[in-house]
Amino acid sequence: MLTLRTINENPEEVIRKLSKKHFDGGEMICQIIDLDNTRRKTQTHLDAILGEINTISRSIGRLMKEGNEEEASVAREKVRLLKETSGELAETLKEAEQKIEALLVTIPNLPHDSVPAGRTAEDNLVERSGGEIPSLNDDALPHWELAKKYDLIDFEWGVKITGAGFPVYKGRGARLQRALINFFLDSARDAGFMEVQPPYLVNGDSGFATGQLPDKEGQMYHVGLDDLYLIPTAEVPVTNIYRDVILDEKELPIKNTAYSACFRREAGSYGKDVRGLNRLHQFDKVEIVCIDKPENSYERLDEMVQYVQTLVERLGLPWRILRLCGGDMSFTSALTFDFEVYSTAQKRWLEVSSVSNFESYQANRLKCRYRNADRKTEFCHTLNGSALALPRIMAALLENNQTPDGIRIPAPLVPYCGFELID
RNA sequence: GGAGAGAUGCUCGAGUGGUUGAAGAGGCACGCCUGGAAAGCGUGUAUACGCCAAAAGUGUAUCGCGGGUUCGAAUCCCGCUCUCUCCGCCA
Repeated sequence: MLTLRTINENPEEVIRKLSKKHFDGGEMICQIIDLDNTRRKTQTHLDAILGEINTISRSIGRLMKEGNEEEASVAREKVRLLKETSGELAETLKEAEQKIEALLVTIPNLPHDSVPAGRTAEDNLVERSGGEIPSLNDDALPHWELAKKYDLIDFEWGVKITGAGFPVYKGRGARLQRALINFFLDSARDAGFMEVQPPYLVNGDSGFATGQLPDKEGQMYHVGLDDLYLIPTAEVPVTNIYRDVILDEKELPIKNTAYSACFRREAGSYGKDVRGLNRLHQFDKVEIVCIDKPENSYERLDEMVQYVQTLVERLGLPWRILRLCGGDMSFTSALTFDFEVYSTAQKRWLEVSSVSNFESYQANRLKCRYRNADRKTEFCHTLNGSALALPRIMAALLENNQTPDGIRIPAPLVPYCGFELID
């Protein structure tokens, strides 16, 4: 969430930037500033009274020791009166703080100046692109047909076991999945990321800190008996490692990577976009998470984007990078680049990665700080990106690499799966 | 799942109602000492919020979390969470 300082220092700019995300924050910002004034005034008053109570209480201790019972009981009465006032003030203060918090969590992050104006995915800017879109025969098949033809994925098994959106990979399909995971993890390690294996269930505090709660509560699976959430992305557990932490400057940048299964309810999704592997309730993803000093975070973002680009290039997929417009960005992001690969048989671009800088928005919720050169604490900037999400990569690989002889496996993956062709 | 013990600062650890934000030790940082280092000596070493133009300073809160008793709580009472030990069960 935004810091009170940001809002207080330049409310007009905050409102202007929010409007780029098509968020009308004028009224809320005014309310917050009013509430904050109340909060400060109340605290000043309250602290003075509590101070007085403390002083008198100490004097009572002294008087008791001296045996001066009379003066002690006068002081006691004084404290009693002060406590009535302090109780009311404490109530006012708490109320103001809660209202501020309630408003703050509903305000999205401010977009970076380089974010293009726009409302929908149509308005995203193509940053750059590469790879070649192969020309396939007219009888080229979409990946769900290929999966059946070569016996790689069984959607029906998944439906029986669990429900729609939970495919079962089998045989060479399963091996290809495993190969992709290992390829992505090894590549990330070579690029300087430390691998971690996080839990797949998280508590409510973690969900709140990375921004899934309260706004996206309905998108996560919830285990009611234990009040835990299935992770929608490894971003949640991996970023939460750094919740309530003050990092030393020397520890930065932190660069972590994690493979995890991801679970999303995808409530409200339907239609042909969800066919096959296009949208699933459970899927695999390798995530990269960075934490750095504010002045370095955009350099870090570039590095992450560059890294993801090498992955799609090495897989030989036609790709493009989009700079998301204000209207298409996530709630918590300041700047996001999406990666898409072209699915030749479906004749459409598929999103396979989203790389974002959250600046201090997440860090403020996480209370993730670092000690700067002046030994002062300051919020870190957090970033993350998919590197990469498997299902659509799998879809694109199957479709783009189909030949009359079978499906060719890109060279970098061959050592990982142990076969060159699916036939 | 059953029984017991515990949770204090960067770490260890003292502290059962009254200047205790917290003894002591270690670590770390800086300084002195040294040709350099070690040892030794000295100083410093939590976070958040408020006041102050700002620094200096100062006030408040925080000893797992939340409530309560009291003029006053790390210390007493209640609830919760977590950790450890033993037993049981188990991949």
